[in-house]
Amino acid sequence: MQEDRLPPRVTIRQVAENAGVSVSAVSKVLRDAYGVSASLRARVEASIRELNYRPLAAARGMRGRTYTLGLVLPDIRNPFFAEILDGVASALAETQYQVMIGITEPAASEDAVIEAMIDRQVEGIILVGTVNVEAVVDALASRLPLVALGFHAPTMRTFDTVNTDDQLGARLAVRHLVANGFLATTMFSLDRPESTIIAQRELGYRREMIRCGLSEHINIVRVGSAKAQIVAGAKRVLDEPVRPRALFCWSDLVAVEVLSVASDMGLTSPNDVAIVGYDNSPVCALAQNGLTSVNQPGAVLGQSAARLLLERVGGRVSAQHIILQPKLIMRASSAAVSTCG
Amino acid sequence: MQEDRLPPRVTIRQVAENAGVSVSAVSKVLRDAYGVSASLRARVEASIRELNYRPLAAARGMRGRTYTLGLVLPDIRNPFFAEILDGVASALAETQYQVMIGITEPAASEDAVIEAMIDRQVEGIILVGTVNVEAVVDALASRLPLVALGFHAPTMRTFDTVNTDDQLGARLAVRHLVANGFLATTMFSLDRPESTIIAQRELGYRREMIRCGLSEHINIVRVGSAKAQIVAGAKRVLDEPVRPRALFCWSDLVAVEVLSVASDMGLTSPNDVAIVGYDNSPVCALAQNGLTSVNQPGAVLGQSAARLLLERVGGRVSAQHIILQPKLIMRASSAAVSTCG
DNA sequence: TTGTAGGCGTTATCAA
DNA sequence: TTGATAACGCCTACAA
Repeated sequence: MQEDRLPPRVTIRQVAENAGVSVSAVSKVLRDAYGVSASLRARVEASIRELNYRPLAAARGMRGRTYTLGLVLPDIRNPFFAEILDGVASALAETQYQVMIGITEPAASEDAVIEAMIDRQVEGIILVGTVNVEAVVDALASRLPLVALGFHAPTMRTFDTVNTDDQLGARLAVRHLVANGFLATTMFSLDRPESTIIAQRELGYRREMIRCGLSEHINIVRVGSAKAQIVAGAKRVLDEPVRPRALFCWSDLVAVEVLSVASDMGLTSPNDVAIVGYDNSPVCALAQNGLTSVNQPGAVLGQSAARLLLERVGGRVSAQHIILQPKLIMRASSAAVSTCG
Repeated sequence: MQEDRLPPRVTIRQVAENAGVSVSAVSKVLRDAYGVSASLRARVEASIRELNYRPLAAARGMRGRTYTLGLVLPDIRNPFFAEILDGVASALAETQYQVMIGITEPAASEDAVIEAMIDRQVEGIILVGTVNVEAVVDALASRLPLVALGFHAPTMRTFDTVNTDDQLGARLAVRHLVANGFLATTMFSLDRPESTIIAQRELGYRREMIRCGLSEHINIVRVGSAKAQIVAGAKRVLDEPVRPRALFCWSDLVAVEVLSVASDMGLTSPNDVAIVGYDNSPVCALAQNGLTSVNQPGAVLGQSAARLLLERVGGRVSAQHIILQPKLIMRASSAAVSTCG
């Protein structure tokens, strides 16, 4: 530690002395509390500016407030999460709240990140794509205000959820592929049984395939999220004796890998295999990908989650479960082909 | 606030009572301080486990220690920063330290993020790709231990730096292009004059072009980091009366956009225009990109920065400036073409 | 409307 | 080797 060599921090006491008022007066101004005259407020604010005073978070924490909210993200590499972060940050911009970001992959476990945040007294927490089950999230929600984003739990009362309609997203993808003549669609899914998101997308895929009279073509391939697994899985699927006519991928990151593997195998999209991704991330629009994808309004999701969390921190105890609508964005990778079947 | 409905936190006092020892004894065990007998330590540790005690960060902060380090990242969308984060996290995994992540784009200014971290008493800070100038970083470093990653300041004594040799990286790119017969290389650079990284890359580009006797082909196009600007810039460059034979892009994110624009214009790489990126991010390896790129060891950079910061927090005051070597990873986008000139 | 005083949980000094 | 206790900066009853 070399704290002693640093300029000591300006305290509320010095602000008060400098302004010729009491400490509590300054505190009230800081917290917008009742019973402060305009002239006193002006004097205090001038003093704060003059001394460049900033409240110490730890001292506030000792009294219960930290003005900090936690945002737990699973994977910094997926640009979809960047949009969520943007949404959260924009919703908090007008408030006194700061967001504390925690990334769970690959160095830290989600639980460790959450506990570290609780140690730092975040006043509430947004869990994005949690790997925990309902009961665990429920227990956590009893400890502090909580919003789960990307986690379907419509019956839970202890926390709020924000999602897109993942079942519908999958249905849109299948419907689109069928409309363009691609009947034998395989779903390239994620090997994480506890994900309610994935479960909903798989359900939507199955249901829409059945609705279209394509039950005999239903085929779900579940693969882990590591790059090597994705590549191996893609090779396997594209090498099958009867190659699927289309692939519906649970994420754009998977879809672009599939495009790459297909290209390496001398296959082109959509001529040899049509491809649809999920998230509509920036890579989809690149000409070399031209990837049809299910769009999720990431920024709106993040904004909504932050708004709900602020409400909960403010005292709301009833649950809210928001479901936004996904939208299919069509591009070349699934365009109708004249000679398809 | 609904704190009052929550189970009150286990304090060090309860741990002490439960173990039948004094508060200071527990504190000493927690901090690995001198003068603790093995038996006392054992009793305390058992009590801690039994009550599931965790120290409150705010209370520690009141006494000066927070065991928290700040990591300021400019842009969550660039996967290169994810590698840095991995490196930092892995270097801190063995320690008591937690990393507090702050993202500056687009919602918050870098200064605001830094101040928020100081309010929370981070014991040190890693600045990645700061937009501040030397004097500002210097002033900040006088307030707390600081390591700048992606910022060339070899003469500064108040903080450490960790970089790759960006001048060399650019030279490698040019040398490779020239060796493969691409002589008229334009550099697609970033419109941010204060970036020492960019300055070094531009310098390397210039010097190597001169060394190869290609001074008359030197051409640097500077474009902002927004997608629209990149696309417009790429169109402009590729539409020039005499199109450059190759493009050296300051970042992979720019390079893949350039590939996209080229494709839209009916140009292919490397036949019509060779392309080299920077960072060797995961997108480079995709077959549809096949992007030659300058590799930076992101995880090692992050690890080194974290190690240096821990040393500074531990009391080191002399400066260290680490420079790692970049490496060119060759792929299709700059492969030699028989009919080139 | 303004001021006083006590306490939040931890660390570190000093005494036993 | 252990334990008692005074801070740290802020918030908030309560008093004036």
